[in-house]
Amino acid sequence: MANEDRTPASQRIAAELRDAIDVGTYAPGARLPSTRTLAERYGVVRNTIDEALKILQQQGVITVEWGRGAFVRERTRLIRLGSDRYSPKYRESGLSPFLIECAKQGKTGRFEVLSVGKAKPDAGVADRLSLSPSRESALRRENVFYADDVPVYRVTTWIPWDVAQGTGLLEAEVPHQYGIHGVLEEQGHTMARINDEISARMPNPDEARYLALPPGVPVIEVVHTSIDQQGSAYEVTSFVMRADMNGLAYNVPVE
Amino acid sequence: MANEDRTPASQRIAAELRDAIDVGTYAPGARLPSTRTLAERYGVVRNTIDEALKILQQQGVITVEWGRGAFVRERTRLIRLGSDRYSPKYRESGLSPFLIECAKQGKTGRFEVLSVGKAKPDAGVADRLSLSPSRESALRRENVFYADDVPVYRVTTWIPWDVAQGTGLLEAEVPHQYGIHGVLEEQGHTMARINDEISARMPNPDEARYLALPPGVPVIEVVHTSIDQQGSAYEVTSFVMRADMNGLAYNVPVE
DNA sequence: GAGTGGTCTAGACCACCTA
DNA sequence: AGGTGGTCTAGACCACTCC
Repeated sequence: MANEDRTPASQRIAAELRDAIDVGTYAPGARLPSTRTLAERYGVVRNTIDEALKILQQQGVITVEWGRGAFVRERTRLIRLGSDRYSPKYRESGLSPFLIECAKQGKTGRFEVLSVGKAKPDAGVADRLSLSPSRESALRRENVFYADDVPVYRVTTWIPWDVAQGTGLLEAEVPHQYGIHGVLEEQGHTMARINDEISARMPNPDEARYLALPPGVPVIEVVHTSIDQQGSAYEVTSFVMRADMNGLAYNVPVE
Repeated sequence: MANEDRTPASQRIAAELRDAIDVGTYAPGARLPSTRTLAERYGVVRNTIDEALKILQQQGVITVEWGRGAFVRERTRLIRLGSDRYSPKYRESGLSPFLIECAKQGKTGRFEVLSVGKAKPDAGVADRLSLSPSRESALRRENVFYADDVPVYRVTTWIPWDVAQGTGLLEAEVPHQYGIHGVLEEQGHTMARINDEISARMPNPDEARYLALPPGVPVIEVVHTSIDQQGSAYEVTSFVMRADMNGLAYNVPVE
C-alpha cells in the first residue's frame, strides 16, 4: 500500500479515468466498469470510486445513469445562436434561426408557451427598459424551446405595457407571420441595434429542473435588449440555455 | 428519524442551507457552522454534511477553505468584455478595454506573456485563418491577464506566419503604442469586422490550475476572429475566462 | 493544541434497470 | 433476481489554520 503519491486516491483515480477517456480507451457513449469492479481494480472501497466518478461528472466528462452505469458523455453538436438572429434576411423564410439551425442538424425544433401575462419586471429588466421599477408593469411571455424534445432554452420576454397593449401580444399565439418582432415593428419599433449581455454560471435548482440538466453542465445566460431607431429600448429577453448544447456567434462590424 | 421526505438528507440539507443563504441568514462572506456542528444539528454523520457542502460548492454558492471553514461566496463584480473592445475610440487613451474596466473597479490590471513563437495551429484555428492545417505555421502568443493578481483570462493569439514575420510581433514586448492590432494595422490589416464564437463549459484540469479556479466555476471561451476590409481573417484569439468574474456585452447594429 | 475541512474504510440498505 | 448506482453510518487519520 506504500502510497508515495500524496494526492487523494479519488482524485488520482478520476485523473486516470479521464486520461483513459481522452486517449480513447473508453469511447464516447461507452460504459465504464461498474463501481464495484473499479473498487476492486484500484484496491479501494466503493465509496472512493463514487467520489472519483462524481469528480468526472462535475467536469462534464461522464453521465451516470441510475441502475445502468457510468457513460462517457457524447459530444453534442452545438446549436449556434447568432448575432444575425434578428436580421431581416430571415424574415423571408418565415422560420426562426433556431428552427433553421435545428433543421440543419436533422433535429425537430419546437417551443411551448409557459405563460403570458402582466407582471412587474425586476430591477435589471426595468432598468434596461427605462421603467420605474415596482411602479410600472410589463408584458411577460415565458417560453421553452426544444430540439428533439430535449429542452435547450428557457426564454423570458419583457415588453413595456404601453407598447404591448392592444397588440394581440397578450394572446398565447402571436398573431403575426414574423412573430413578436413583426408585431412590434408594426407598432413603429424597428430594431436598429441589439445589446446582448452574456454570462455563464452553474444553474440554480429551478433551471436544472426546467432544462433537465445533468450535473456538471453550466448554463449560458443572455440578456438581450432590442433598441429602436430612436435609441430607446422596447423589449428585453432573457435566454437561459444549457452550455453543452448551445453556443453564440457574433459577426459584427467594428465601429 | 421518521423521514417522510424521500429526497436524500444531503440534498435536503444543501437546499435548506441554500435557502438560508438566499434569505440572508448567512450573508456573503459569512462562515457557515462547522461540519461537525452541522452534523449534530441535523442529526446526521459528518460525511453527509460534507456531501451537502460539496453540492453547494458545485453550485457555486459557497467556497470551502482548508482548516478555516465554508464561506458564502461573495458576488464578484463582473469584468465586461465588450464588442467595442477593438473600437478605434479606445486608441486615444492608449489603454486596453481590460485595463480601463479594471481601473473603473479600482483594481490593478496587468498581463504576463507566457510564450511567443512559431507553432502549428489546430484545425479550428487553421480553418478560421484559411490556412492548410499541418502544413502552414503561425505565430502564437500566449498571455495571462490578472486583476489584482487574480488570473482572469488565459489568452492565445494566432497570426499567420506571413502576416507576422518581420513585424516585431515575435518579440515578447510588442513594439507599438496600440499593441498587436496597431502593428497589424500598419501591415495593412484594418479590422473591419469581428467574429466572436462563444461557449461555456467546466474547465479542464489545466485551465483550473492556470486560472486558480475554485470548484463550481465554469469558464467562458471566446474564439475571436479579426477580419479586414478585404473580408479575410488575419488573426484568431482564444480567450478562456472564469465565468464568475467575467461577462460579455455586444451592442451591435442589426444588419 | 484545538478546531477545521478532506479523505478513507467497512458495511449496510435503498431504488432503478434489465432480463 | 441480480446487477447497478445513491446514500448513509461510525469511526479513523491526515493536513491546514489560527491562537
